Amino acid sequence: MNFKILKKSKISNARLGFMETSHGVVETPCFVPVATQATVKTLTSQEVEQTKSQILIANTFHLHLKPGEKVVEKAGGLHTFMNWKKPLMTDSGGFQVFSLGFGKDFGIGKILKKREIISKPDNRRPSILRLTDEIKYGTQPQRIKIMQDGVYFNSPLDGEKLFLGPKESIRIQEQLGADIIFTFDECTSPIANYEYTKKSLEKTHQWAQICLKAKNSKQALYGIVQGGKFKDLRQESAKFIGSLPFDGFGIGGEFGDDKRQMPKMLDWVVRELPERKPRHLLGIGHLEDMEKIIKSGIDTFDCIAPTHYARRGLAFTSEGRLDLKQIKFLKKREPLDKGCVCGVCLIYKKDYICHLLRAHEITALRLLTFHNLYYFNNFVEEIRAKIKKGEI
RNA sequence: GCGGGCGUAGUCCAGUCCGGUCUAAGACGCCUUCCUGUCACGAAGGAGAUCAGGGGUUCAAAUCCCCUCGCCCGCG
Repeated sequence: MNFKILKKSKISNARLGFMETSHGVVETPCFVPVATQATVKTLTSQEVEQTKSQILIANTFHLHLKPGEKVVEKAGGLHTFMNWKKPLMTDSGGFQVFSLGFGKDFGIGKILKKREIISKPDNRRPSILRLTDEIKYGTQPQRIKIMQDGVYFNSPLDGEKLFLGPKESIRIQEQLGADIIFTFDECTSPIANYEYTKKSLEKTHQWAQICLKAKNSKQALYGIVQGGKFKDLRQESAKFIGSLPFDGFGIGGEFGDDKRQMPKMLDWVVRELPERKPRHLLGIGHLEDMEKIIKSGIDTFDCIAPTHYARRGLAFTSEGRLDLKQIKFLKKREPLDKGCVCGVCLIYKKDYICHLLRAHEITALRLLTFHNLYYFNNFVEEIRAKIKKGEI
């Protein structure tokens, strides 16, 4: 893979570039839609192309379980298997160490913002997470076991013990055959304490080196920076991972209790990473985050928001998130977004999509997924234009 | 007209036989919040009921009795 920087902003760390892969070029900054199980849920690959999507990210853990990397390899690799001719990434399974582990135990995601609400004494709502909850070094999640050389999962399919470590992840990712692959890491939880995060980081760093050695393909391998909300750990991680001969860098993990701290944390990391290599921010990318993270120097980023929320009946628009399930939209004979020229907004109206949602018709989810993806991609396209004009 | 059945939130319905634990349960729908390297159809809260109406029995009635109204079925 070849990464070229076309322009660097004079007023921020934003940059304009393109990544050349054997499956075509990705203009950056770029939003990466999530195709966990080798599909952007509800859409065909051709439809995804029509949403201005340039590259997708699939998941090693999920594809290993179903259908298994051998099936994909025999089909000729992920691109052929899912009939997607543009570039692809695969996530390593490192996020599942968190999401199926402590994430499940405490019912939390990688960005914490509920803590203040949950901890209110008058809040009678029973919650799994308490203000005092903290993950200390030495504790293990209930459902999985994090060992020195990898992680034991219980297969959600048949409960069978399943081991995934750096070598296994790279082997699977090689068989899947995406253009860009990631090192196997442990995504730490926002409630992990300093010692836990530090020890976890050491392991993630070891795994990164193992991944580097294990790789035996021409795929681009990104090393992942961890370190949680702790400045010295983030810097240490960025320095260490940045010093290794990766083709690019992923920035993973949590960003504290307050999302507003995220740009600051990204700055800690980006400053330590090699200028000429691409940076991917893992799993972050709500519309309100985009300009900030791009200004911090992020080139690509993936997020489930447009597709996930589409299946919850939500549309992203210039007026904010709209819950199209609400009965009031049955009376709105207008497109999801006034200014949107996506294939859905040109021909479908809110009343119809509202009706489909209320009738539990899956076409509603398809239409919203299409619109949301287009909206996100178009949003980033506009940011690219702003960088070009020197406005960002 | 006669005989039988039924009437409980917007909808479907549990509870009625054997009255008290019913300040009436559930499902769907509605409203709110939440869901950032995924989890199609999710999570958590909330609002909503003169138990058809009236009378009676009883310490106590959605529940038992009587009348009225409405709906359904059968017979004429």
